[in-house]
Amino acid sequence: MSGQLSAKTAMIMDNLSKVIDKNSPIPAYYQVAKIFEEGIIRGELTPGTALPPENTIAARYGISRMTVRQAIAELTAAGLVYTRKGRGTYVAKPAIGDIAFELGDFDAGIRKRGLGPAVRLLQAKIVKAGAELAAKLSVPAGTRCLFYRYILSAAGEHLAYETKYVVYAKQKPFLETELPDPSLSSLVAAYTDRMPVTCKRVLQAALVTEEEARALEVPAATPVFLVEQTLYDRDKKPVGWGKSVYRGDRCKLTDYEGWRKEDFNPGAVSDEQ
Amino acid sequence: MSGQLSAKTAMIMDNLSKVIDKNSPIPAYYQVAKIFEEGIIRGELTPGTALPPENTIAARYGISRMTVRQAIAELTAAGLVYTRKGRGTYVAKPAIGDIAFELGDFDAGIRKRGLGPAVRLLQAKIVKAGAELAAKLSVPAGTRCLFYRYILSAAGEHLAYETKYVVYAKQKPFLETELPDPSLSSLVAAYTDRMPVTCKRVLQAALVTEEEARALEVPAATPVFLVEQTLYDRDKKPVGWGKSVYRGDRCKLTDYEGWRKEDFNPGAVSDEQ
DNA sequence: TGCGGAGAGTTGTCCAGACATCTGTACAAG
DNA sequence: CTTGTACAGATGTCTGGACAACTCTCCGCA
Repeated sequence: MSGQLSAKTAMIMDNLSKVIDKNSPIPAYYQVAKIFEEGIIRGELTPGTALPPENTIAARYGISRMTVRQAIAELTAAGLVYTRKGRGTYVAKPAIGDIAFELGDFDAGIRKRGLGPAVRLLQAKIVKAGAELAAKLSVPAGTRCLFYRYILSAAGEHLAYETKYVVYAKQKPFLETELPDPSLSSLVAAYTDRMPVTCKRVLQAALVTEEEARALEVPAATPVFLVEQTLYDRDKKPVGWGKSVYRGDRCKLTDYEGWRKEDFNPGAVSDEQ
Repeated sequence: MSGQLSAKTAMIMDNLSKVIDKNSPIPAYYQVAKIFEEGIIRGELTPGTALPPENTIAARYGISRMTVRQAIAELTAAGLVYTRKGRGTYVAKPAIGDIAFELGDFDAGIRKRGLGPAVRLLQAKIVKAGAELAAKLSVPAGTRCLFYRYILSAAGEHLAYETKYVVYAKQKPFLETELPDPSLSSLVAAYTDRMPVTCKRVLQAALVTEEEARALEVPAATPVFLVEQTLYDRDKKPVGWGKSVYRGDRCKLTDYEGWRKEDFNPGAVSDEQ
């Protein structure tokens, strides 16, 4: 794997066979960043995959290496890739997930007992956005959206009750029976052509309502988190919205402000593939 | 203010009269970034102040403009400065504050009624760090730390009960009677020589304990946020730690993950001074 | 008085290299 | 088998320019 490009790298460069419009008002580094961003969104560049070396990219698009580096810096700042000195640039794991999967204590405790979190789907259908939802997602009212509602549980206890909406952009069939990863980030990636990179959450501490108490099978006075979550793409357009209720006596939320993603989610330290 | 440097700018350049060691293994751009970072921490560069133009900085330290731009990019990523095309680079407002000051609904409602938040100091003293606190702050046990405990209230209601620790580095007198801004970020800036840029928070939803219920004067079954907050400087060293209790029926927490600070805190759009 | 253009100042983008530093492999020496 | 050296390949740092785009002020002209 030295003198010549590997078959895989060649394929990547082939799939990304686009050209940079040097007369465009859009900067070259931004065009390059967009090309790789789309490759990541499409799934052609999976987490852990190595990008071509900077010199190769520069030669491929007919731009200087410094410009390529600026593009990579953009992607790094967005958390889409990370670089390793002397080794290369790699696609990062998506870091924005669901709060449910950041529950430190709970998660560790569950995994020790070998009990993965279980998902029970209550509803999944396509709905037309009402005024409120349309406003939250910045789309016209009536836009078709995916609607999910389910319960997360582990170790025999119900832990969370979640409702989620995603603009239904892709013509991708969805099966009600399977729900491998219900995180909002995954749903967005699966059903739209956008990649969420930022996230806004509004939290409240409250007591369960009667309906929630029945669904979660907890006493009436249980404290819970109410979490409203909106995901945005790199251009700050909303791409998904969800509202969740988490048991306060079983869940902790950890919030890292201003941290680079690789600092607490060292995505793919392993080799490429 | 055209042909010659203003008196203020000249003073700034004078105060920052350091040299770049080109033989040091520390990169030049990092040295420059540190110089301005320290200027900001010391308060010589206050929010809204314009940095010297890139060409001026480059000439001052004998490095190329691109290297200066890399230093500014570092400071921008850390949220310490922001740039305006065609105008200049400006010192940003510190964005990491206390959760208490991000309580959207509450804050807006209070201000409408013209009632600013009130702070009642319960305790303020210097303590020697025990094993637990020393571990949280990554300092040897016995290190002298500032200890604060107070209650935040507004509109006649007690809203939060906060406890904070800061490593006592500066030889700065502290007055028990005055507590203008009790945010952890401000305390760190006032009593240490470090600038917090990242923050980790662990949240829980719970019911008030008896002690907290008495302090906040709320019923026994009130839901509350338990928030543990650790502030770190740019090198990921902890510089402050605090634990807070917020009334869940009066507070909302908003969390912006992956957003640049200027996106939701447009620091000082006004002119320099 | 009001408007528009010129121009200076500043940041944004881009180039074509140069050398430093780090990683992993291959191979020889012990 | 272990250690050290050499080397290729990759990212990190840095230079010294060039031109573009944007902001603001000032001045002349209607």
